[in-house]
Amino acid sequence: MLVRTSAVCARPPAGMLSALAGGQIFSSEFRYRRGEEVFGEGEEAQYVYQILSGAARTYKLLPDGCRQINSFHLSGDMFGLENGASHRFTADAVVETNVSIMKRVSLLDAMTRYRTGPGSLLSLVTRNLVHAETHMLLLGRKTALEKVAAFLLEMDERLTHPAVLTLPMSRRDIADYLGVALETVSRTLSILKDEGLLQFYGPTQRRVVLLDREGLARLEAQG
Amino acid sequence: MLVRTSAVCARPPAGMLSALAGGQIFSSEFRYRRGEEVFGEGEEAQYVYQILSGAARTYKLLPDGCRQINSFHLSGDMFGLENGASHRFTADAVVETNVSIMKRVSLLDAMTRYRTGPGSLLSLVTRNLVHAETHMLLLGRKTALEKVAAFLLEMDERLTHPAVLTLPMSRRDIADYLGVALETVSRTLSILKDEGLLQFYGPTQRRVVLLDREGLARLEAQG
DNA sequence: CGCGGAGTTGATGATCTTCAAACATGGTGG
DNA sequence: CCACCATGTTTGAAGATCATCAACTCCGCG
Repeated sequence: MLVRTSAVCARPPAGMLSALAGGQIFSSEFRYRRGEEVFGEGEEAQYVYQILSGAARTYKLLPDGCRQINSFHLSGDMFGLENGASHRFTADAVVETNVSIMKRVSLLDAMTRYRTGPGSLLSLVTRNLVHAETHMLLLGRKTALEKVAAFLLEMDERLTHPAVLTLPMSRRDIADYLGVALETVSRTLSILKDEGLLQFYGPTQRRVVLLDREGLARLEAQG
Repeated sequence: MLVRTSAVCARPPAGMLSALAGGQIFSSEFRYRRGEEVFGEGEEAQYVYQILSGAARTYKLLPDGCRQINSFHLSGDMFGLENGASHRFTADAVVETNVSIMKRVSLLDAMTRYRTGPGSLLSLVTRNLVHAETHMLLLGRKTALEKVAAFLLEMDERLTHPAVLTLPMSRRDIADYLGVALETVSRTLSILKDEGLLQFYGPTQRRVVLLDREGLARLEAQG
């Protein structure tokens, strides 16, 4: 594994994590191969992570092996920061991923200087909570079509509406995020393609062009 | 509506809310009739609530009228405290309910004296997050049987394992909490009764005796 | 007593899952 | 550079689960 250690400078290259700390905090860069575990559920939460490139997923497993992905973490996202001492999820890399790592205690210490701002720990936890609540509504009360439309719009927004949406995750990942079978995701995407709401770009099926965002939004809102 | 205003004394009658503030904070008692709205989604989050008796539910609605209940709030529970300025849910009373109300700003102000403790705002938000994450797993990856078993065990635990579990909420409420149809809840409860895992107590169907908690736990964990 | 809300139960059908097969893709090694 | 293999994706068919529609029962209350 490639490891580079560096003192974060005042103008950080990739933002939030070190910006939160107001600079002057040591962090390391770390690389994970696709599928590699970043941390496991129940492990001590010693480090905090920020995606520099690539993507990670955090999830829980049921005894029968069923997986529920709670969220995807894309470039710039921070994850693994817990209030308690241990991780409530497993996290691993969706694709080859570079992360910036720093010690939890250093970050928390630095954060106490910014208790109330948008970069505070409380704001981070609240953002996670808002996401979780929105996702509960999706999981509990939406059809497969609505779920997939919502997923596409979420990714589109988080990647700031690119012309071509490049999804780092597989159909299985999407399925485990939306609480449906992977075949259902595939079928639903085909339907959306046939209806002219999207098209695939290039040879791979992971590059998507959203042709009708308003149409998708209508689908998402109501069956 | 009945309203009584009182200064909270150093030994508060019903606990957390005023205990958090370390006493010396003014709160009022308020009564809601069953079904009455406590606050609406998007409204300004001016007050914080604690259940003295009864129960409340917080939920979101889809455009088509579908409801997803995020959580039930039972005696002693606090709810309605937001990090942002507005409520992300609607809340209403499940049954006739008495709550203790205090101003959000007073509480937040008082809380700053207990920034890191288990009574801090951060801990509250984190507890909500943990609940939401657990519920996401339930909504996304569990069968109706597993959902109902999980619900019964959750209520059993939160009411500290009473001999007779008195559910304040209707079958429809349970259904909207678990993301299934109300008929499915009813059917599933009948199955659990026929299998000898529970029985109803008295004339009403809202009093449940859990005859085999371990059996329910096995059902919850895996299909 | 009768009315209304809540709950149960049955029948039917839609949606989604599962099983299975075919096809595509991307990487690897000859 | 191409063949080959593992992995990922699509598509089809069959079946399970759950939702919906509907009828009926039960309980509480005026």
